[in-house]
Amino acid sequence: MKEQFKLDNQLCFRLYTASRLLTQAYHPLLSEHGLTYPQYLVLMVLWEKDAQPVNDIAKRLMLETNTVTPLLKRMELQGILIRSKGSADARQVIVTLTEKGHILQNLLSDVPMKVGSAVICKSVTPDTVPALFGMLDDIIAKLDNQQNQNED
Amino acid sequence: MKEQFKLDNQLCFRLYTASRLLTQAYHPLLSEHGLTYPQYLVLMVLWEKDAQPVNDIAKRLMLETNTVTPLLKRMELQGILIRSKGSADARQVIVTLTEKGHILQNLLSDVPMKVGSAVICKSVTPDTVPALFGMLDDIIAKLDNQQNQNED
DNA sequence: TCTATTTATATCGTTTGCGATACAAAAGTA
DNA sequence: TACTTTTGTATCGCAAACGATATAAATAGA
Repeated sequence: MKEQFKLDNQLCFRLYTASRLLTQAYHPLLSEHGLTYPQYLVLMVLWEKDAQPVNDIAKRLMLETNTVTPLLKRMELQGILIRSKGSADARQVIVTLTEKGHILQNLLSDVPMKVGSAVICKSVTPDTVPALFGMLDDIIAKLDNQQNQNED
Repeated sequence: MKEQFKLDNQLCFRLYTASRLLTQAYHPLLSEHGLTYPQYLVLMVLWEKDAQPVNDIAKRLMLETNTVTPLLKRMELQGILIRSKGSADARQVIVTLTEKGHILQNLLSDVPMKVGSAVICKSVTPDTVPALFGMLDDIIAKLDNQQNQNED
């Protein structure tokens, strides 16, 4: 059996598993406030800059609008944000945080620390994290470029 | 705004994005044969060792049986594998590859190389991949341990 | 100006992923 | 043996993801 075919040699399986398990680590901290991890990502984007069109949020998260639109609708139902027609461009839908959406930033202030401490281990420390971030960023940039090229 | 809250400082978002984009890189190669990435993972498990109970496949992929069961049913419908009652333990369902499932190993033999070459970049090379694997494996092991402890 | 194309969102259908729960077979216990 | 607990799978419901497609508004071109 070819070595390349072994699960243990697959980068994608590691990323897939690490991503799932780390997302699960967020779950108890977020579900306490009725949130999912992708919803938490949307909140982080809007905390950085409020009142963004759907497209900007999708681009920031590198997701498609057909993923983000239903997600935003669910968050609107929860009263976390408001979706309103853009005034300059009537096609756009501008997403704005409500009071509840802003308050969540305080309620969730300990989440990054708690999850961060859960992943610290022998080979992943404040010293090595920058190298890990660099590799993941490079992978993401490479794959993103290739996708954009295929679209032309 | 707290630095910890910035999307750019989040490990989980990087893993989540890298995992999604890399899975998308598999898509054209797999859909050609009617497969999805999780189905490809199941195949890799069964190519390593055929005729395994559902539980062993789920454990190997670190997924729950309620995820794996429907996945296996779809693959059975496609004629890739067979689910049969275990003889020793009647609760078990043993999953066995069909001829088609074995043939797929040859049809997909160039997938690892193609996807592998798609992620090679400045900071991710044959020299640095072992370090990356080590860090991801440590993160996975740490999170897996914490989950198992919470269950007791 | 009128039409063609692009852009911003949304809808639809399918597959995952997972928490909660159900259920039957096996194992343990009194 | 009768009863309890554990184990292996499965069902259900919901929230992502995403390919394919639709729709209206804006833009470009003739």
